[in-house]
Amino acid sequence: MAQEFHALNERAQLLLKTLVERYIADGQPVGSRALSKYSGLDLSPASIRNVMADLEDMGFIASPHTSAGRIPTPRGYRFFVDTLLTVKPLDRIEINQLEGQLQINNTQKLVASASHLLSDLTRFAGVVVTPRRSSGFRHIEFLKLAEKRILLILVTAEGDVQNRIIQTDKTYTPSELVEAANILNQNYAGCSFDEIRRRVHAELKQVQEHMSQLMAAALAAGDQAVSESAEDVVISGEVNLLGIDDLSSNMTKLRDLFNLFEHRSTLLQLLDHSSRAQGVQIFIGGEAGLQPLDECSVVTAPYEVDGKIVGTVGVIGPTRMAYERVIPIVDITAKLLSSALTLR
Amino acid sequence: MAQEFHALNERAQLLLKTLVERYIADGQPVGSRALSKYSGLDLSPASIRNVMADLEDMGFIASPHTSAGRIPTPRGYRFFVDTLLTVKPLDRIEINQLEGQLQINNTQKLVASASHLLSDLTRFAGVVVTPRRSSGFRHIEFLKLAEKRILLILVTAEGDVQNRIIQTDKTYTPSELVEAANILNQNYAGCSFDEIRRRVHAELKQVQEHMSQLMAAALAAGDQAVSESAEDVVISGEVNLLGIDDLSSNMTKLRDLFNLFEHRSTLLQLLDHSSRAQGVQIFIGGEAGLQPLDECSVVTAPYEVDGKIVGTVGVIGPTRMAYERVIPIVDITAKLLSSALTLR
DNA sequence: GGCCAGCACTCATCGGGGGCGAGCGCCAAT
DNA sequence: ATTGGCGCTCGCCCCCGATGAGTGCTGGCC
Repeated sequence: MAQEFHALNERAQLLLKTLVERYIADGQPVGSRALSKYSGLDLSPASIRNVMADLEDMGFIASPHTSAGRIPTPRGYRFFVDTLLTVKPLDRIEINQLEGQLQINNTQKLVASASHLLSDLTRFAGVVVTPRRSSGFRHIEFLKLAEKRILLILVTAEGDVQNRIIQTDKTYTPSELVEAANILNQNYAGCSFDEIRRRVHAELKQVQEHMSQLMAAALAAGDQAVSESAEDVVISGEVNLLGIDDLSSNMTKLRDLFNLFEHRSTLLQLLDHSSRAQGVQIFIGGEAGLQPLDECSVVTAPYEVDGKIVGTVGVIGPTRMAYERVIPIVDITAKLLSSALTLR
Repeated sequence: MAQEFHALNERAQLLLKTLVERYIADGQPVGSRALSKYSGLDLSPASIRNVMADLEDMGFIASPHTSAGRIPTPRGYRFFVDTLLTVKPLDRIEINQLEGQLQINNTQKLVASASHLLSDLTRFAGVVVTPRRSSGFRHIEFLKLAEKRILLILVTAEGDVQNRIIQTDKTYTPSELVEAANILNQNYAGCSFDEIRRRVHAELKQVQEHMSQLMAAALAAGDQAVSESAEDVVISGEVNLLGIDDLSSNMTKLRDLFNLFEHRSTLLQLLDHSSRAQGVQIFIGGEAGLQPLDECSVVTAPYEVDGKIVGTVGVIGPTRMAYERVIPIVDITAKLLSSALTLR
């Protein structure tokens, strides 16, 4: 009818934009009167009602009940962020401030502080998927803790340190441990553990029996250490979401949401999606396919090391969030994290 | 009057006990009728009302409003747990099951799994204060990551591994790094960093300039690593508290509570209190002096290594919790943790 | 054809009032 | 000392009517 081809003319777009903005700002359904006041257009509420009716027909807005104003539907939000939204990038000064907040002691702390950064700045929940790591190692070392208890220290190719305790059948002397470490360090540094396993079998047939036992234990532990620390997601600032009345009105939903946070693997799947594409991605409401998130949006951006995407940062907050603020924050955080990781 | 000297005769105690038990069981104020039915005594509601009035006078119970039953006051709970409560210890089989749940890869994981254990078993929040560690080291190592970026690996006396990256002014050769590490390992293993600092100054005046720079950096980093990892509190299962209606009715209180969880230092102070005494300790309501906890109880027990208390485990839940279940769980967890740590 | 003032209509929200029921305190009787 | 009985107090729930925000529609104007 009025809006042919389901296309929005300029006026309708402007009205939708101000409607979404106003709703995001104060959380109340916005009516025709408010819209006529704030749109900048010189239209009476009555005319605006016509446009609103069209927008409702097209599924961009809806009214929670008969005599309330309209609120954006997920589709309305989608259109808003895709074509209506104007983000103002952060300025240099702010960026520099942020950069100072990132701890670069080691990867764990770096990731944790990035997550905190996100949650502090947005006052929502911050999430960071820990960087994928190569399976090789840079340095390995055995340290005798007690009889038959050996501490394995493993420095990954990325310069992170893993450690675990190995229970052995036999007792090893310190020098045997050093020797074993030397063999591994000199011949196999940089290789994956699978590869090492194959080559040790092939090349070191002559190695003493008890030595190869130690090797096997080390390799198994190494495998496990690598696989355990595979990919994880670090969340912080969940508390912030308790204050959001959009979410905390439904106690059960809120609990579902927090349960989701404990379910790392599900979250991981969602966030990994985002690491396929470049740049900031936004999941609105149930778009992610997870019920607990149906009143939430997830804003994500991948981060990279040496040009390769290795993980994802993101923010989880209510669908009614200030996207124009959150988007640049997530964007910048991803970039800062990238450069902090590339540095090492 | 009836109850002289503020002492409770047997009947009053029995009634108080069943009242608390019933209230804990179903969360409703319990009235005289219910009490007459469940106490086992053959008394009419009217007689019971007399006793209840006395109990109220003495501050053990109170009614939330005129025509509701009575609920225990903090003082009532206190008396209940101190003298009325009968805990049934867990049996061997259960303990063995629990023991299997504790990961003993390394201290961090051990502590984390203890915390999970507590929250899973009680369905409340589990807390563990990480073990105090001596400030000495067992082994130290430098690894060159890049020009002027050195990875410091530090094995504590307890066999835990700390690591951090040192930015240096000068470039060091791998052999210089090995040499530096050797000096430290051979001469100073087991000493505190303060002590090392003094002795290095005194004994190694002749050490080359750039070498002592490296030493200083290492010592500073070591100090920092030790102090950073000083004492921390690991919380898990906060989500469980969302389901407790005693707590989640007051949204603001709930938020305060969760904010407290983020405020590690405050929690630490509370939990450290507990590590003064032996055995299980219980803080009821505001006894800890923290408003956010006024509807909560904290059940704690210290754990030890070689007979010395090094930390605390605990459970935070609503005051209306099944103490007879929680207490042995906390107790056992502390003991399991003690032995798991002593093992290493 | 676009715009708009006016009007009837809907419906969530809020405050007040009445019935209900749980539980208590008191008292007189045993 | 114990107990049945009685009156009383409140919290809870439901109903109701007033209020007000916001809509859809209509008819007239440019």
